[in-house]
Amino acid sequence: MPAVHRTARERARAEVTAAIKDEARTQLAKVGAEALSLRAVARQLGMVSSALYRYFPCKDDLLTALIIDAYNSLGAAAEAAAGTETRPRARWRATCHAIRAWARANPHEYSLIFGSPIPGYAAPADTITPASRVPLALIAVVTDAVEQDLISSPPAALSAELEAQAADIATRFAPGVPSPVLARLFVAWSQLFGMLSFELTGQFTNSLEPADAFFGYAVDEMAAFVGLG
Amino acid sequence: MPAVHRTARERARAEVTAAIKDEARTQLAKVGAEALSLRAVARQLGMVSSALYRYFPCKDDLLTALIIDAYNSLGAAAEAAAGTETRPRARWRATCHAIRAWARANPHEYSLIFGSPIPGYAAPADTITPASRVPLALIAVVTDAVEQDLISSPPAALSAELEAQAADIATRFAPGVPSPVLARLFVAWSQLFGMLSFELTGQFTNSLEPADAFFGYAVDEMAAFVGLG
DNA sequence: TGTACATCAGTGAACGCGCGTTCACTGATGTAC
DNA sequence: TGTACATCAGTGAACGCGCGTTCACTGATGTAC
Repeated sequence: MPAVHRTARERARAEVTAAIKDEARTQLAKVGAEALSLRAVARQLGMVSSALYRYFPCKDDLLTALIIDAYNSLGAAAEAAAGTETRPRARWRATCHAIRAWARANPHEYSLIFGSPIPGYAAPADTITPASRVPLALIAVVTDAVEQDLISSPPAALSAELEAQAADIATRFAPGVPSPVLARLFVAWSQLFGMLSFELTGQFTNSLEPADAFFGYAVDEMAAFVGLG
Repeated sequence: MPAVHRTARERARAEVTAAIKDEARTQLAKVGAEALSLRAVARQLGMVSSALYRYFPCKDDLLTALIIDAYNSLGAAAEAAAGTETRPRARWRATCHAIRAWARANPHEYSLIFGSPIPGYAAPADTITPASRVPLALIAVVTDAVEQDLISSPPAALSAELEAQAADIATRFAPGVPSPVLARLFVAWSQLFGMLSFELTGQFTNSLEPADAFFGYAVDEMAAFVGLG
């Protein structure tokens, strides 16, 4: 619905909803997803806790909204970065660095979506589409590289099971991309997030910190590994 | 202290301490680290909650004990697997697969040490040694391979910062290992745990699941990437 | 344009709950002589 | 070997706390005629 046609009530509703989510994100940063408290959020906003129930029927719905927002925010950052470059390797680099920048700027949202699963919370189906934006952005880099013939010839063949899985993924999301390239892309994808998780949870303390140099190196090596020109 | 010389009291103390940790691990699996409750643990053990304070002065100390145990359990599994093989690539494979097996068998302990940081909890220094067992086990595979000349010649040079960091790590933990090999090992290390985190948090659902084939593939590719013969 | 009614945001009290931690105690186990 | 004292595991009641959620309510905003 266009903003012009919204009633004051609708406008207020959108604003308060946003304010609740913002405050919840702030709380998240302080106490983590599990300890997120509706009462604390309401308190900060100067509302009474029961008022939140006009906006979110229960705590899990608020969490779901935060998760979806986080995936979308990260996905948008990745897509935007991928759009700033044309050559495959430069696009890969830009996308990976944008993802890292987002993760470092929003560590608690990162851990909300990539950290420990919240016990008793089951992510609903609405999170699937936002969650796939980053993988799809990375796949797009490869797909475009294949179309422009800017990718080196596929490496060795895959096992039968992996070949079948990769071929299925290619059919659905990456038409034209050879299975071995796709398999390597998935290796690189998990490498990327492995590094980010390690950096954010402090596993690099006393070794590779600050991790900028290592991150840049790994991103380039993975681009070469995938075959991006 | 040898078990023979322990008094009944000391024996009982060790047993109850172990029982508390076991029950806490069970709770962990159900409700997660953040929601771990001393009262619930005591209840399950048929004790009164205040009795736990004879064993752990506060909740954080119990959490620390669980974290140390988890790191040691994982570290021991990795070291044992590395000891079953002699050729570098076979050792690498065995170690990686043992780490995965441990992670899948103990998903909540995995997420305790590699998942979201627990807000308000600061890991004390006693966790550092247990936490470094896995990285050291992986480094040992490479160090031994270098000694036996079973590693291919180092790839391209590193940036100045990364070279300095890698050289420093080599001096402290991996004498004789060329910096580029060490840098690639760290890439492989984060790749390994990135995959495990993705598998355990369900990011491979609808694509690479079951992840056995992909895991085996990635492990082999990373062994080649590091240069293990 | 004005009025009557419906919708909905926000209030404030209350529900039942479980939590971590403290404290004075009882009774069993260990130690010194 | 027996006794007196010290140590320590475990009890049970209590502390103060914050939580998610429900419910009947008030008053403002929106809608139909």
